[in-house]
Amino acid sequence: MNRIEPLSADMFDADCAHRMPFRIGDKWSAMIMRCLEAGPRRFTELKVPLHRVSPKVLTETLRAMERDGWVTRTVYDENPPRVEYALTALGRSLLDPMDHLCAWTRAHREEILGAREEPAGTPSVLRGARGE
Amino acid sequence: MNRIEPLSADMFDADCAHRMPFRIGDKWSAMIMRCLEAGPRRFTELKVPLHRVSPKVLTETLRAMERDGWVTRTVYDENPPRVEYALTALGRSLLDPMDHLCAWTRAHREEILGAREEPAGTPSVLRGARGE
DNA sequence: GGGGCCGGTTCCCTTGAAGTAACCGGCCCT
DNA sequence: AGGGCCGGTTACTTCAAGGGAACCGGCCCC
Repeated sequence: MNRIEPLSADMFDADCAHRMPFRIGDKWSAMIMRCLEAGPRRFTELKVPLHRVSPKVLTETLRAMERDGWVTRTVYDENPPRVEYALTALGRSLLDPMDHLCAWTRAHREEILGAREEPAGTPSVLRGARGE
Repeated sequence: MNRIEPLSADMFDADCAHRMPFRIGDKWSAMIMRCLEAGPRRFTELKVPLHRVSPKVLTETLRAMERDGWVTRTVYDENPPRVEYALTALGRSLLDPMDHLCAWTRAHREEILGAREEPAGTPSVLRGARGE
């Protein structure tokens, strides 16, 4: 088995992840999927890029993903304990629509950010249309 | 302007909309987008397929979508008042990734529903791996 | 025996999204 | 004068997701 790159701590900065108007599963699922994209990861390994996730929430999320058939949980009977999470085929197939979402977000980034910056009181279009 | 089909009251049954593991914007945004796909709609018209939405939430959602540049709100100065909501080009471009999501959901429907039905206590895979 | 690593669990609290119910103003019609 | 249509608004409540802090058991090492 060839070496797998460690996950970078700033994998999810306030960019693609933040303010993305989409959501896959719950708050952390999409990020976890990206973490598992390159290969199986263990619990503590996942905590690195997911700075702000508490172990409770991470467990909950992983359990939900397991229940939905997106990931597998493999316990190795070693010491200290080792648990690995990996994408299933179903989970992996989900990366495809996710990529489309990311592509859309990347393509319309400026437009999205711009829309929110417009002068607060931008009036709704109003038309006198009596004789329409 | 040619006639536009009225929205069916059972447009969103417990199928594509319900239990879909994706979310576009907030709870109702994706459904609203589908409602606007064929052309502009007015407030009361939107309420028909969105059975359970309260006027408050519908207003909130539409305002948020307007703020994000997904829809326009056009007030016609008539009586009784008429307000029409329509997709912007940006909003319309969002339908494309949404279609991918829907296609994925349709393709993996059985698999998704199946995963949750498995015997509750399905054990995690466990491997003795001392000599790995 | 004290501390650390690992993969969690438990309890409690906060937050924000969403739901419920009631009401509103303008104008038309009867 | 009363009622209805339209597109909302306002105030109150509910509920689940998420976050924080603390603790746990097993085994190893010092």
